[in-house]
Amino acid sequence: MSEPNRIRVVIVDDHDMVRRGLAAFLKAKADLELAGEARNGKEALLVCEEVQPDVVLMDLVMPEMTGAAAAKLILERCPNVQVIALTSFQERELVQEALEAGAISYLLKNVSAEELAEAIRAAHAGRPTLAPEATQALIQAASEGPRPGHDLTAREREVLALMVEGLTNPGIAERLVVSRSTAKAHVSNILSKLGVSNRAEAIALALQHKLIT
Amino acid sequence: MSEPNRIRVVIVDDHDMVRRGLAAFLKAKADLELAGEARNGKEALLVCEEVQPDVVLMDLVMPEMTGAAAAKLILERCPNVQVIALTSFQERELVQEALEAGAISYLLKNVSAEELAEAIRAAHAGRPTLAPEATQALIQAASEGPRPGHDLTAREREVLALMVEGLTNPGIAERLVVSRSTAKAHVSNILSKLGVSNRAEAIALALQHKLIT
DNA sequence: AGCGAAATCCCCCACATGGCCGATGCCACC
DNA sequence: GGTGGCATCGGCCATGTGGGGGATTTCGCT
Repeated sequence: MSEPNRIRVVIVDDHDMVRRGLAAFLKAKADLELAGEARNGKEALLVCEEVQPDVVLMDLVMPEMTGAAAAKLILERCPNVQVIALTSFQERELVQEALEAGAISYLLKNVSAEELAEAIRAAHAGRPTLAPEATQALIQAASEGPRPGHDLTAREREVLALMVEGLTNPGIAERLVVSRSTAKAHVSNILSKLGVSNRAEAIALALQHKLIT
Repeated sequence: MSEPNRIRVVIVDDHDMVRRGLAAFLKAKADLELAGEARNGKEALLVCEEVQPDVVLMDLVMPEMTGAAAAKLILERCPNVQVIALTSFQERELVQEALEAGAISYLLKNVSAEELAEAIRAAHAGRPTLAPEATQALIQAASEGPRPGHDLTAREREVLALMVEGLTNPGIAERLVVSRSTAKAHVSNILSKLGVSNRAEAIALALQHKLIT
C-alpha cells in the first residue's frame, strides 16, 4: 500500500473540513501520503504510536489536549517524528509554546498547497520552516526583552491578583492575614518592578499583558 | 453545467485548506453545487454579484473585510441569497454581529459534513440553523441583561479610558482641561454606574468587559 | 416654556495611597 | 559564616480618593 519513498503524514485537527482539505492537499502530491488522522491531542498520540509517521501536521488549539502538549508527548515516544505546528493564530505565546514543545516548523493556515508541501519535505529532511508572521512574533518577543512583571515574586503575584480584584491595601492585608504595612510594602514593590506609579496602571498592565492567571 | 434543482453555494474563507475541504463536502452531495469561492469579504461581494448563488458559507474573521460586513453588503445587493456564518469562534459578540448583519445561520467549524449539508438545505428553504454553542451564547447574553457600562455617557467613557491609562483625577482634569471637581464628579458617576467602589475595580471591569475602545 | 439630563464647578472630610526612612527574622547560596 | 533576597512589621507625610452636600449652565426634547 505505502510505497517506500513517500513521506507518511498524520493530520491532527478538530475540524472535519480542515482535515478534508489537508487530505486533498496531500493526495495531490505524489511524494506525500496520508498515514492517519486525529481530531485532538489524545487521538494524535495513539495514532502516531500506531502508524509511526514521518511528519505530523498539528493544529494547536483543540479540545481535550492542546497541540503543544500533544507534540511534546509524541516527540517523547516517537523521536523520529517531525511535528509541524499548523494554526490560524500568530500570537507570540503560541509560537513559543509550540517551538518549545519541539515543533520543527510553524505555519499559518493561509499557506498554499505548494508551501505546505515544501514545508513537509523540509521537515522530513530536518529543516525547519517558519511562517513570516511567526518569525515576526519571535523577533518582536526577543527585541521587547523579558515582559514586564517577569521579576515579580510569588507573593507579589498573589498581591497583584488581589489588586486586580479591586481590593484596597487594608483589604489585601486582611485577605493575606498580614499587617497593612506588609501589604503596602508588597504593593510598593510591585509598582516599582512594573515601572508604574499607581495601582491603576499596575492593574491595566497586569490585565493587558495577562500577568495574572 | 448547473442542473436546475441543485443549490448553488459560494464558499468564503481565507484559508485554502478550508475552502478545499468545504468543496469536497459539497461535491459529495448530489443536491449541492459549488458556484464560486472567495478569500475575503471584497472578493465575496464580487463573486456573489456575478454568480448569484443560493447560499453563502461565510467565514467571519478574514483580512480586508470582516465576514459580517461582507454579509451585510451581499444581502443588500443580492436579497435572494442566504448567508451562513461558519467560524471557529463562539464569542457572543461575533454571533450577535453576524446575525444582526443578516446571517440566517451560525455554525461552528467542527460541524460534520451531514450537519453542514442539512444546514445549507435548511437555509435555502429559509430555515435558520444555530450551533448549540451559538444558542448558548445568545441566551447567556439575554439573561445577563445589558452589560455593565451600558449607561455610561460619552464623556464618562472618555474619562474611563483615561482611568485605564493610569491617570489620577488631577491628571484627568488636566488632560480634559476641566477642573479637578469635574473629573472627580465623572469618576464618581462612573463608579456608581458600574456598581463598583473604587477605580481599581472599575479598571478591571472595563478591561475584562472591553468597555473601552 | 418647561423639564430633565449632562457637564461643569465648589467645599468638607475620613480614609487610602505611595514614597520615604527604618527594622527584624528566615532561608538559600556561595 | 557571611551575603543577599524575601517577607514581615512600624512610623511619617504629602497627596489622591471617594462620598456627602450643593450649585450653575447648556442642550435637547416635550
